[in-house]
Amino acid sequence: MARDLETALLRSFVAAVREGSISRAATALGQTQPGLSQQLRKLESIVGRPLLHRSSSGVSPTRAGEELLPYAERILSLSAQALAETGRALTGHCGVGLLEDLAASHLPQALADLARLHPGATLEVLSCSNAAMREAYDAGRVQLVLDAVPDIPGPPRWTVRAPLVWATAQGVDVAADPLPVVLFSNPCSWRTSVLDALERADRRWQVAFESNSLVGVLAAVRAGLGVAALMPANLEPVMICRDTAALPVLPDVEFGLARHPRTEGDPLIDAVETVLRRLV
Amino acid sequence: MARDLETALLRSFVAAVREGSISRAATALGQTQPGLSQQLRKLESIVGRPLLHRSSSGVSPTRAGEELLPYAERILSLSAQALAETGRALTGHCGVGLLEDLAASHLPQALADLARLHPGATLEVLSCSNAAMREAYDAGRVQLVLDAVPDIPGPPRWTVRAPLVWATAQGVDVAADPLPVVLFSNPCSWRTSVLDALERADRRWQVAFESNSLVGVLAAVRAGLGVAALMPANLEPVMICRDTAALPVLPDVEFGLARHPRTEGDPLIDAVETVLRRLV
DNA sequence: CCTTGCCATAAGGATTCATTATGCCGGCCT
DNA sequence: AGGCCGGCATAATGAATCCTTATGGCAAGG
Repeated sequence: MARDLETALLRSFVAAVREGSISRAATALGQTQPGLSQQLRKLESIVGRPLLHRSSSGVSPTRAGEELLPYAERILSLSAQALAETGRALTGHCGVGLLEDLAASHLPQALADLARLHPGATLEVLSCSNAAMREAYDAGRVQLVLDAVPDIPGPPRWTVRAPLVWATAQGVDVAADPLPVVLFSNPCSWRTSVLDALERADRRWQVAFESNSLVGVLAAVRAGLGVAALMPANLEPVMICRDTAALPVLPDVEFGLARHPRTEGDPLIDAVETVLRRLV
Repeated sequence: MARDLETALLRSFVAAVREGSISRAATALGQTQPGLSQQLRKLESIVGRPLLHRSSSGVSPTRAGEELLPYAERILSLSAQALAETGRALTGHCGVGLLEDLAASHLPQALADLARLHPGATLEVLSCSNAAMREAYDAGRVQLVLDAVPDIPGPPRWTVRAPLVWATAQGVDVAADPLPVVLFSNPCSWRTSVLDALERADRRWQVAFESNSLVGVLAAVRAGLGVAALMPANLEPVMICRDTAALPVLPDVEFGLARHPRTEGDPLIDAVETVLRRLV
């Protein structure tokens, strides 16, 4: 039966056509001119047709050569693609728990981009109460949780500090005594540190509004009910309090990533962790 | 740089996956089991991933192997297609002149079928007067002319005899004296031989109708204006005169093919000539 | 426990491949 | 018109590859 079209021969053929010369193609491929000449003759014997017109000014493809060229390029392209991609696509499932502030950021979009690169993988982003998150983590339904360090359900693999800013609406008297504050109602680990900062500054405060969702907190701040300590990425610029003397400096919030112990060595979880680490 | 995915190795891989066994794949490919084993190891070293789970009951593809398999099959398929088709597609242009009787036959359809197999080729079928055909032939616009031998514009490369039959309508008195005949008005080389046949049979005749087109002649015959000598393939069965004693036996018409001298070695013209020769 | 079937490795011989050396040819420049 | 240059082809040779045979290990089944 007919022999194979060997990829090495096709590569030599494509190079000869491109360079218009066996000598130049040999140079380009790091071989000798007689070696290329022999390869091309071998290819012609396999195909059973002359593929190149040869002259003292070089080579040009025959009609059969022109017909073979697209095949050759396609085969070489598939070969390269197969080499580049085989065994490198991620598969499996990953549940990611994110603090709602983070869920409102660009992180989910970045995770969606990752998912698009690896169609065999599924990513799920959860944002719920600490108690529910801990339960999902313990049950293995989420493998990664990114939250303030005291709230994560396992030891942090790494931590990252992020700034908080006071958020307020136009017209709110930030020097009011006591200071009306808007808080997350869920146990929120940075709530304690924010209130401690107020107390260290001898600012008396009162709870003006509580909500268990970022949307609710933002709505209350927009309505002028009080001030809140939030991440700047989640705020419209006008909501950021510019009066740096009126309110105490806020401590950074320290985020940490908890990774479920049974995911060691899972390349998908590795990739997701890498994305989270880069983008927080 | 990464080495090529050699088609021989891919073929071994595909066979091993299909057979579920390196030993059986080796047998199928006409090689030895250690040889196949080494080829597969070589492929794995090129790809940089294990491609097969090996056990004492045979092999199965790993996930990387499953990812490579479609590439391998595609590459091998393209290779086979390239081998089968390179240098075998016809291109160019061919003008074919046909006697109208032949143009009304299945020949044009056969030529259309040929054109479909070779999209790079164009075929043009002409059917016009002998004078116009000769002019087109001399000018190189038609390369092949199939007509009665005396009418072709060059020496015939081959000839073929075809029978003629008397065509008549129901109710026409074929013993009438003189016999009304319907004729082609263009110089028609078999017109002379037909009239000669009538005269040798001592049958007097008169021209009842002349036309320069087959459609006109057929219409006149259908209308009962007279009889005509035509090829049976162009007639409805009821038009063929069954009264074999009433009219003289018609001589065969001898068709010949003229091929323009400058088309020697043209594979498209060769192919068209082959079709014409096979189907007349 | 033995047999069978399968894969892997080692060793060796045959084949292939790419090199170097060299020749031939056509085009260009002097 | 002759010489030079660039290009392709062939011959010879040595190195590398490849496929074989021989053989071993392992697991499953009888």
